Order: sequence, then structure tokens, then C-alpha cells
Amino acid sequence: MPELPEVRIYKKYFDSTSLHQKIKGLKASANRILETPKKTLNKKLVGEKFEKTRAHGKYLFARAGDNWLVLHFGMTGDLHYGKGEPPEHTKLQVLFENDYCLSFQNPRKLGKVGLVNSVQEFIEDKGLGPDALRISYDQFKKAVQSSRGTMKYTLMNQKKVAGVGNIYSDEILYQTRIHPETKANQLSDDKVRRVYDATRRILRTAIRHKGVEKGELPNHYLIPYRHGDKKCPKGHDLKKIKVSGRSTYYCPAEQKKSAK
DNA sequence: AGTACCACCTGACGGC
DNA sequence: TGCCGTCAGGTGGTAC
Repeated sequence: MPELPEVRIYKKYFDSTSLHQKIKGLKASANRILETPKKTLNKKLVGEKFEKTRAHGKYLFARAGDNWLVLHFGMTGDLHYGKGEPPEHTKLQVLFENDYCLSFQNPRKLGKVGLVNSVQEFIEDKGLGPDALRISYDQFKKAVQSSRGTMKYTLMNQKKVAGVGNIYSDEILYQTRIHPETKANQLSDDKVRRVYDATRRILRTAIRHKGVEKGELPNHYLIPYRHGDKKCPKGHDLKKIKVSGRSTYYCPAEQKKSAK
């Protein structure tokens, strides 16, 4: 679920619920998703306020005092702000002075929670590429044309571009009529331009439509058809293959490997 | 530099 | 109804 658009939506939710309130307490389940010990989280966060958030690719950061809380959702997750019992699978609760609580849910425990001093450093340590909505065309072009792998792999490679995952990469390739196994370094400048434009358009549209889970994407999008009757939005047969180990849906009628 | 495969986890779904 | 295998939109490590 959480690729760039979903994380941007979490950010908005975080901003509208949890900024500028004193943190009264924390509850973290002892779990592998914690990258920073509970004690440290407590020491650094209690008494502080979240002042602002940032998103980079699939990561969300919230600054409190001298630290940034880093949230990564893995394949499943959500934020919930409310009073009373936290939702199921809550791994971290941040309790505010008004007795409301921000809960970070992570059913499959594939996410991560921790504290860092610098967002920039974190991004560099992870080797993340530029955020998919902030990358310039020149950077993008270089990232694509220097890649010897497939387009699918390239778009999903967080070291090249941060934020695009399995389903949005399928969408981008569908809308630009590129076969997912096309070699990235064989793409013409013109095609790269179209992929760049499509990426921005699709990610922005998805944010506006509240993401894959909570909203509804336009009906000419491929994504809603992944689990349907195996037809693309135009009625052609969809094909499902594995590309670098990930389930990949594409429309053989429109996405040809040899397309100019 | 890429790819293929495994691991980490849990829930949902289809087949029997 | 219930059990079982398979799959799921994440990353990270390994060996080739």
C-alpha cells in the first residue's frame, strides 16, 4: 500500500492532527520494527512537540526537538489519531496533552520506526535517490539512461528515484506504453521525457485521489484492474509476469518491448 | 550493476 | 465450516 502518494497522504494527516502539541507519553511495543530503543524514544520525545514533517519517497519524518521521528510503513500500515483504545496492530502510540493519541499501525511488522538527527544524513546513509516528485528531468534522465536493468526495476530502485513501488511502476509503464522488461538504457530521450511527465502526473493524481486504498483512482488507470477480470481499462487482456521478483501487470496489446 | 532467491511477518482469498 | 497453500503494494542480505 504505502508508496509515495500514500506517504504524502499520511503526512497531511499527521500535519492536520499532531503538530504543535506537547507529547505527554509514548507507548511502543517491543518489536523488531523499533530501530531506536524505547528508552531513547521516551527521553528524546516526551515533553517536546512535533514542529513539522517531511516526506522523502516512502519515508515520513516528523521533527521534535533536536530529532526527527522516522516512519516507514513497509507493505502495510496506517496512522490513526483519536481517543481511547488504539486500533489493532498499533506498534507505537504518541500520547498528547489533550489525551488524544497518534497511533502507528503496522500489521505485518515490516515497517520501521526510529529517531535520527538529520534527514539529509539519513537519506545519504540509505543511499536513497531524489524524491520522485522533486527530481529534476536531468537527474531523472541520467538515472534511467545509466541503468542497465529493466524499466520496471529502474523505476522501483529507491537508489535511483525514491517513492515509486510495485504498483505505481506498473501504472507509469502502462500509461507510457512501455513493456516492463524494456532495458532502461535503450529508451530514447523522448520516451524518458514521457516517463518523467507520467510519473509526476500519476503520483500527483493519486495524492489528489487519496491513494490506492482510501480513494478511487480514475477509471482509465490500470491499478484498479489488477485484481479484477484481468482486462486493461481499454478491454485488452492483461498479462501477469514476474519482473525482478515482483508481480507485474501489463497490457501486451499496448506495451510492446520493441516500441520506438 | 543486475538478478534471483530467501527472509522478515500477518491476513486475505481460493480450492478442496 | 475449516484447513492449507499462495499471494500481497516493503526492504535487506546473499550468492552468482
